[in-house]
Amino acid sequence: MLKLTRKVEYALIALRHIQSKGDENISSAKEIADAYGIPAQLLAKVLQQLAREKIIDPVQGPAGGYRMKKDLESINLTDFFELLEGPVGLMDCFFDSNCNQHAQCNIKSPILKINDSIRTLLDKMSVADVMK
Amino acid sequence: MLKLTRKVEYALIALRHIQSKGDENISSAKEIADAYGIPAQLLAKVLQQLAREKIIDPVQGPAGGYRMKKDLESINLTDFFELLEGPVGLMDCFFDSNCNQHAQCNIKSPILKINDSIRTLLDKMSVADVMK
DNA sequence: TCTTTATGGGACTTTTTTAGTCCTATTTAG
DNA sequence: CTAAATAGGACTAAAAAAGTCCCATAAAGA
Ligand code: FES
Ligand code: FES
Repeated sequence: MLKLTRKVEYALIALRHIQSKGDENISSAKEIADAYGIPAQLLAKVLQQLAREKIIDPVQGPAGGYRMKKDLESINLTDFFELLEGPVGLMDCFFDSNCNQHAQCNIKSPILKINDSIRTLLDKMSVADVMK
Repeated sequence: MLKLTRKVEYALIALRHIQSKGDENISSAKEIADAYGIPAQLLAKVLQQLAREKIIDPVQGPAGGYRMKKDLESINLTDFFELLEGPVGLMDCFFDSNCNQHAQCNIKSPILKINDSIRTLLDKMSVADVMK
């Protein structure tokens, strides 16, 4: 409950690693996986996703890998999480709205308040903030 | 990711219901389950847990049920969540510390910061706040 | 006193989500 | 040409969450 997924965790680890190597160097999925004990195939997918989202730039071929593309200051955590995991909300009701069974649910709007508070908090933090 | 569990959701629904009935009335698990379309057995367990935690008072026998015991103003959300679901943290590393595979993890302390922010937020809200 | 309806609670099963693997294609430096 | 990298679909395994089953105990009321 209220946990981050490994996907997000791996993405953050990788981004921090890539950033620490500087703009001139490029880091491969395998290199990062080995460095942190992350399953290589899984990390590969996460990096591919980050590349699709234009956060990192892929370089193919041997000696290939990824380098930073987007400024991490410009991505807030809500967007980052949603881009990796889809809609972020404490309950599914907020986006699905197929909550037929609880027609007279008495906590939807109250929970929405907590939800908004958390989103506001995450909105105010950038991915770069997490890496300071 | 970052979701509440149904257990918590059911607990909040039930507490709000019990509170709305006032101190003199008593609400049974079945009554609440029927009213909101919640599986009765499951709700029963949640209510039993709330009773063990002295949040509600059980009344046994026919015409039994539960009535409010603790003032909901006095329970903050962090405590409430943890009492139902155990430690709340974005990653297991914060309590387990058996994170052997990521010996050189580079995001532990940064994530801890987000975690603290969320906890602080939840600390400041009481269960009663959720029901306003 | 018996029956019925409630809570209490262990053990289990099912479902859903998350995590991880496998396999094949494409790109490209050397 | 080959080796090492990204790209990505399909699948399997593991873990977590949700729900069910079953029996025990309590007590109100006929
Ligand atoms: S359970 Fe869906 S709105 Fe409350
Ligand atoms: S993965 Fe456990 S501390 Fe980072």
